[in-house]
Amino acid sequence: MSVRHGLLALLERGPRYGYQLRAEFERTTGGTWPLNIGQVYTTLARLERDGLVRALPESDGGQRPYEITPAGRAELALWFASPIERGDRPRDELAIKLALALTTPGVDVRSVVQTQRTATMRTLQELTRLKGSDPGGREDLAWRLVLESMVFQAEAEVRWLDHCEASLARFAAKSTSPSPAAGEPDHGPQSTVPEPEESILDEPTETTRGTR
Amino acid sequence: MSVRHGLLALLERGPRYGYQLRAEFERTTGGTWPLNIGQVYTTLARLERDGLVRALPESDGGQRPYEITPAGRAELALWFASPIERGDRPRDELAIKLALALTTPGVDVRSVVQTQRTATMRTLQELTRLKGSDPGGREDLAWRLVLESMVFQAEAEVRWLDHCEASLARFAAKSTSPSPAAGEPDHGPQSTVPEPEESILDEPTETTRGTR
DNA sequence: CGACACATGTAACACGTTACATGATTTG
DNA sequence: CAAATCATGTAACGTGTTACATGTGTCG
Repeated sequence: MSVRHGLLALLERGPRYGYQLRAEFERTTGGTWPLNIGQVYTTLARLERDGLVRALPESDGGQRPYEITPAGRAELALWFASPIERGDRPRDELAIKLALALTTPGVDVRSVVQTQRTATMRTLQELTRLKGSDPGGREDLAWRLVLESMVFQAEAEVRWLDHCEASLARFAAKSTSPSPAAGEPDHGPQSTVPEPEESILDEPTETTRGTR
Repeated sequence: MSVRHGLLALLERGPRYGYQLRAEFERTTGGTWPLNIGQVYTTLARLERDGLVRALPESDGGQRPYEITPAGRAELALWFASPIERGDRPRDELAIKLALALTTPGVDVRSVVQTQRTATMRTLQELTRLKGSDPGGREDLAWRLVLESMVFQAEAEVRWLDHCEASLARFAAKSTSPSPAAGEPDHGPQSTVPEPEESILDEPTETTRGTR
């Protein structure tokens, strides 16, 4: 719902038409997130259908501006007032990938981790490079924060990858013979067996963090 | 593309049918990400259409298992071998929200930040609570890492929010009194989550890794 | 029997992306 | 004039979600 609400927020500043909205959206995020123009129009159509915006008469230049309605303002206020919940976010593809890599035969998890780490570090360098020219205007503040958001996320990813590597090493050290024989090709029909495996005690290491 | 490749990875272990795939997917991620069953079937249909999986004869119980094809194995290997690029990920709704809040009239950015911070901290506590029961099996390793991935992301988010608040304060101070105060107290009102404000790029020891 | 878990599917919709078609205006 | 930019839209597809329809098997 980010684009939907984003357009609504831009219309709160005053009537805008499609092309203008895209330009303004990309400008406040510093061009980091290019916005598809087709989606602007379809989203505007849906917003109008839902009564959150209203089309204004077409101007001479062929522009078709929209304005926000009271219902739209209410919706926008609600968006700003309520936090974004964890469940609303998409699945993290990287986490899925690593979790599945762990139990997929013939996959070198360590190299998956390393490959990702290299790529993310490259991204990180690119981001810090972008952060170079940086005056202190209010609009620049916006896209600088957006950039830094990506930096923080990327840094967290690298830390997590390092943590994964450490966990993998610890696990490998614990099971001296990596003999669990990967997946069992066996499986009678209709057995969704939970497959209860051995449970080794895990010594609590530095994994107790930031809960306060 | 996460579900598509996820199912492919599960099928690499051996033939599975739809229901089994969902159960297995949710199990390896610890039920953190419930997988819609309808999507499993449509995704399987698309995978079959693309020649990455092949349907096996229906068993007695009415199950319709699929097996991975060589093309599917190739695709999967490619997935594991290539990093997930930044551009492939969706726009961060929170960053958009804050960037737009900055230039939208009548929006109290500080309270938006605070609301989100509270919500994320609650999520963080919930996550660490979930991490309680934790044996050291290989499958448990997977979902523990998934959980910790979310923890790392949430921590990064809180740090970023604190950083935003500090930036806002700095900006407000600059606007009200045009004379830039040189030595301002760096951090915002509260920093419950420790860890660096500095980028890990500043630490030369870390950056030299992984570039093989 | 009836409720529930298992199992497969379809339909409809929201959102996002890419590509294409169509004009108007500006500019080299 | 030709090309680029501005501006609006449509079509098709992928992905994800929700809801519904349809069966079978099991168990109290």
